[in-house]
Amino acid sequence: MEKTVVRQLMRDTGRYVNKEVAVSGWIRSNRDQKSFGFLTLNDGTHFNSVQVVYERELLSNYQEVARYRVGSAVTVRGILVETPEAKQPFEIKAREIVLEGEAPEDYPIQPKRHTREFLREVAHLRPRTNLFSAVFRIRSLAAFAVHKFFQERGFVYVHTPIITANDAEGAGEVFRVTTLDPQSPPLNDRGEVDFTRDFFGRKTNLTVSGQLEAEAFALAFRDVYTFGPTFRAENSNTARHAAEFWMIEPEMAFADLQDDMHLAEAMIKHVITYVLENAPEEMNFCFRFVDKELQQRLRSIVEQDFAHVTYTEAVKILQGSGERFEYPAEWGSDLKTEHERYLTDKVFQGPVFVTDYPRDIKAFYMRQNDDGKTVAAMDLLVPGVGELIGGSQREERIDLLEKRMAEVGISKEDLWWYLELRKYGGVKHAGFGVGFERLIMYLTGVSNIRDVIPFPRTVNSCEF
RNA sequence: UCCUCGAUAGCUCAACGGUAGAGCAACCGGCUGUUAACCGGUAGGUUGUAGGUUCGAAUCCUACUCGGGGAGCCA
Repeated sequence: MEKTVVRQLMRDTGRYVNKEVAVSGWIRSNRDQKSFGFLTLNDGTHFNSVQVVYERELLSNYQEVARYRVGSAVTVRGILVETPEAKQPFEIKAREIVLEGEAPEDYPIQPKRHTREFLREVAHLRPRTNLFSAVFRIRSLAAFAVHKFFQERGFVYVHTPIITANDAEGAGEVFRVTTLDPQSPPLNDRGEVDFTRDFFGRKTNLTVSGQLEAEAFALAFRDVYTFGPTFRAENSNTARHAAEFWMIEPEMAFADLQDDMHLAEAMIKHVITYVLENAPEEMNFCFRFVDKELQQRLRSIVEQDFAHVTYTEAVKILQGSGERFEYPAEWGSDLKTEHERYLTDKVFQGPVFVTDYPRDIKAFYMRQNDDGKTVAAMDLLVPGVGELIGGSQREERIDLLEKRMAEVGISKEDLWWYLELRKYGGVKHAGFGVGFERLIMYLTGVSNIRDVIPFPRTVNSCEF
């Protein structure tokens, strides 16, 4: 008979009541008694599992079924019956249970609470747990929601290069890409590694941002976005950093910093709303078992307007707060984690855009403000995660851009094409970058980035 | 990279100078509706690695590896 999946049974139970169904899945728990027993079966198509009842007198292999361990794969054929009195809406009374794949007794996932640290060591098996089943389905839906948001607004999806020769942006340490023999690389006259003999004829690395290339496409398509993997070789060991992560980078021509912030706010709200509507079981699990305040927090994000404050005002608020910070806030220095937390948790109690940072602590491409001291930059700070979005209006005035590049030591030759975007029909434009994993952390309440990436890559860790 | 805490049975932890213990999982048995099932029993450990102190080290000291929390950098 034709197999069905649990998602169909859950969504359209009425069609299957008192009829024979066949499902295949993995055993989450098995409780046998003298003449009957219960399997909890999860087939991956729905967050919830189905309960299978098996009886000695109906199954020829009752003895074997009673010993099927957690983690084993089976196919069950039986009658779907409603169980209005019980925890689950329906169950399957088995007529036949076939073992598809045995799980030996050393299967590491037990029907009990495990620590996240342990489950990271078995990252190939952890998607079979409730938490990771929820997190990774939410991740999938959130990715789709991102595309839906931009596509519905006419943004063009650009695949910016993964391998690039551009490491001048200053976004972080890069991973070198090379085919040279590390034991004996070719050397030039000065005894240095001769990268002109490397695969691309020059020094190359994995991308740390698709922004510069996205700007080129924005100045052709007007509204574009990238969404892809990004690599940073920073030796940072925190719950919020990974060496490989996914970044969303929209870029809009004929747009200023205000347009940029409107877009960012609308995007965050859209993704939250979409996931709440399309992953109710998964989100409810997060509300109940991951973070008790998550539901309230997400609801207030969707309903409220995000707060805005300039960097200069923020520093004044921090200085006048009476709060004792480890490092006092000072104009000209970047906000510390403790400052960001105070702003999001105490002052604004929600997401806040901090704008117009001192130009010396921001990237060279950000548009200089008329005060000569600040740039048209914005960071979106959110409770729990910190910096979720960083963006800016880009410097479109070629003379100011060249001057700034000279000041910070970036050669005009390397970024000749970036400068030509200003030379030929350059217009004001703006964009931002969102750390996709940080968005997932924010959505789920999961506090470590390693637990929202299927197989995380961090310093000293590249298993799987 | 810095500060700090930790690493003991498959998992979560206890023992804190005198030679290793519990709960869960596993295995065997019992139980006519369980759903973190329950009840009884069995088995399971050169205490992260390498040195050192000591009559004696899971316990004290040093280094290293890995992990948690915090910081810096950022998304």
